[in-house]
Amino acid sequence: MGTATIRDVARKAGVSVASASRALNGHRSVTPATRARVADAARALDYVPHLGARSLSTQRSNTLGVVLPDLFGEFFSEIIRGIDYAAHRRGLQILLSNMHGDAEETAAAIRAMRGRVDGLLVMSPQIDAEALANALPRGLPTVVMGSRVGGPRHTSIVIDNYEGAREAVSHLAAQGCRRIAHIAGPADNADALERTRGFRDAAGSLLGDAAPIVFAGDFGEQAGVEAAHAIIADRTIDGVFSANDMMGIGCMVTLTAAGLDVPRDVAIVGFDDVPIARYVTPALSTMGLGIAALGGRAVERLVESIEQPDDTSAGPERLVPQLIVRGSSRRRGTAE
Amino acid sequence: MGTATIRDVARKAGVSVASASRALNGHRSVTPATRARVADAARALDYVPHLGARSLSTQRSNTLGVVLPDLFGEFFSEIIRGIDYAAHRRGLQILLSNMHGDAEETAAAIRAMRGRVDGLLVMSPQIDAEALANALPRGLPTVVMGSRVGGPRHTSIVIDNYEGAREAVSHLAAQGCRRIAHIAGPADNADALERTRGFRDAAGSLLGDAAPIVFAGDFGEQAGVEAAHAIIADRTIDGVFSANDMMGIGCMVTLTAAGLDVPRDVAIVGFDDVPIARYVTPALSTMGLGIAALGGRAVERLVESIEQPDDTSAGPERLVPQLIVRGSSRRRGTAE
DNA sequence: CTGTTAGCGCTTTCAT
DNA sequence: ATGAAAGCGCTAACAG
Repeated sequence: MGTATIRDVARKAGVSVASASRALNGHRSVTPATRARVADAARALDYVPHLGARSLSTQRSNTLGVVLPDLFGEFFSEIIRGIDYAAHRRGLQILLSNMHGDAEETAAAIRAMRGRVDGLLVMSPQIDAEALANALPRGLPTVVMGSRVGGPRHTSIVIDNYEGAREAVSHLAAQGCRRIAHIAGPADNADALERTRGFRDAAGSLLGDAAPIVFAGDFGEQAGVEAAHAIIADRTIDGVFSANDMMGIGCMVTLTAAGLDVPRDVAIVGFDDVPIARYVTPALSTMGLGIAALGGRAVERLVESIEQPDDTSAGPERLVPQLIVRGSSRRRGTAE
Repeated sequence: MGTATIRDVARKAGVSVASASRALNGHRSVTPATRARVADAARALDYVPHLGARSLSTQRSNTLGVVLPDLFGEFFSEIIRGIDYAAHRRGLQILLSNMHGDAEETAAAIRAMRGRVDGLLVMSPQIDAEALANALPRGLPTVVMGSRVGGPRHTSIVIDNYEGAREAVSHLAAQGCRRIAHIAGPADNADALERTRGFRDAAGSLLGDAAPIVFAGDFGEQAGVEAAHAIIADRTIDGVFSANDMMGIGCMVTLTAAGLDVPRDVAIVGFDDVPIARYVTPALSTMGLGIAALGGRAVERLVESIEQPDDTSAGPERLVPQLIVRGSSRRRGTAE
């Protein structure tokens, strides 16, 4: 039946449920004889422990809750891969909630994890940090990727989008770009806003461009395509810093199709280093986050936090994106 | 504290836990007055129901267990996306177990879902169908993607890899390829074996090639690179059917880098239609599965099976991959 | 070493 | 309409 309970096992083995439980869980204080009889009974009944019941009793679920926003495929799979791998090697399961909606829905998703997880991994760039902090269960160990949150059991890993953006622009300038445009991300996305801010500052200080060109975007490929049309019409832009890779790719493809040469006519740098970036022609230069590594690191911190309930130290961790130079922006024989 | 229980709420509202429960769950037999008092108490205490406890009591977790093999990123994210989307709109959560190991580990992962999920979604190509069938919990509604399994509560969605392979080869032949090679997948992967079988049969019947060339592979990009070297050395091969897209891409890139023209010198068709296929140059022709759709369909069937415990009908469902012609194999002005 | 007894937090008869 | 009590399946004191 597959539905045998520990009581059935105990009965069949002729012992109490307590002994059965001990035997099954490998407690030392069980006579080899009983242990064997319980094991036999369990096997005979095809017994599988009911983990839900066990968690209720032990206050431990060996499960990590993961709440992610509606991510683009590449980014999503990478971060999940990192999380999953790290969790898996620690014998932890993943309860996943991918968000397609607003802040309220996110809050609901977080609540729905109550009593089913030992800790929470949240990534929610579009929700403002304060709303997020309020939605987080007070007592539950949580690691937020993206926004910076504080609180007793809550910590965060933040990406230094501002610095990354500055470095991207600086690289383009070093490649000889004199007029650099930016394709921005969603207006309600914290990461995107920081990247845009970094761009503006860098364009100002490096190129003396007080009012640099910024195209609106939404992280989707199509936004890059549209920016490309504007760039083609403009004829003066010779560099593009895109707030993420997909828009950069859309832009590059369109530029190339129109007969422009990337990087000679227009050099392009993206952000994220999604796997696709390496496969387009030319390969896309980008600010690499080590997405999978980020997910894995988040799990590590979460596990630490779960295992040391009193350790209140551990401030936010800062991740600085690394410039990865590829064909889309390499004009001179830059080694890397 | 975020740790208030229903008892706390009941006490604060001055009612019994039973009434609190009824009020919280919107049962009709509760006086508006009590309902309000309970609601107030809950809000004041920041009460969040403990879903683990609720499932134990109701025998319902509103959670779907998902067990996947170690998939390549693109494929993985697509299938999860499909599953997640379908589950999400039904208010179901996903308990994820990504497998990195062998059959025994897969069986363990499946067992670990006991008592935490209402149904199981399993994809496990490398494990043989029989072992898989044995590992599945008897009573739990399950949908297997890939292998064909039977049993009372178990059903499956299978991909017609054989037909897909035949169609790919047929297309290459129609494009004028006379000597078509195949890059095979892992020897322990059921899907891969079927694709290879389809290739052999088609090569035999369409080209009269009794001993067609088959390169060993493992679904990784590098295997495609190696096959490409052999193809370059061979000088007679003018068509390639790769058992998946990534190997096809690795092959194509290497061929192109060596100065060969794809599709003129060598035409290539892959399998899966991962998102990257559209972004390489030329874009990769492939046998499209509608990966996300597959995941979504699997959820649908699983939900049906969960909600109709007695409906034993529903045999395996067959999915036929569709040929998607792109630049890597279009030699003549084929419309599509 | 083993059995008895309480729970974990919630839902649900069964009375009242 | 409400409360008392039983129970979901398991673990963990506490005695013996």
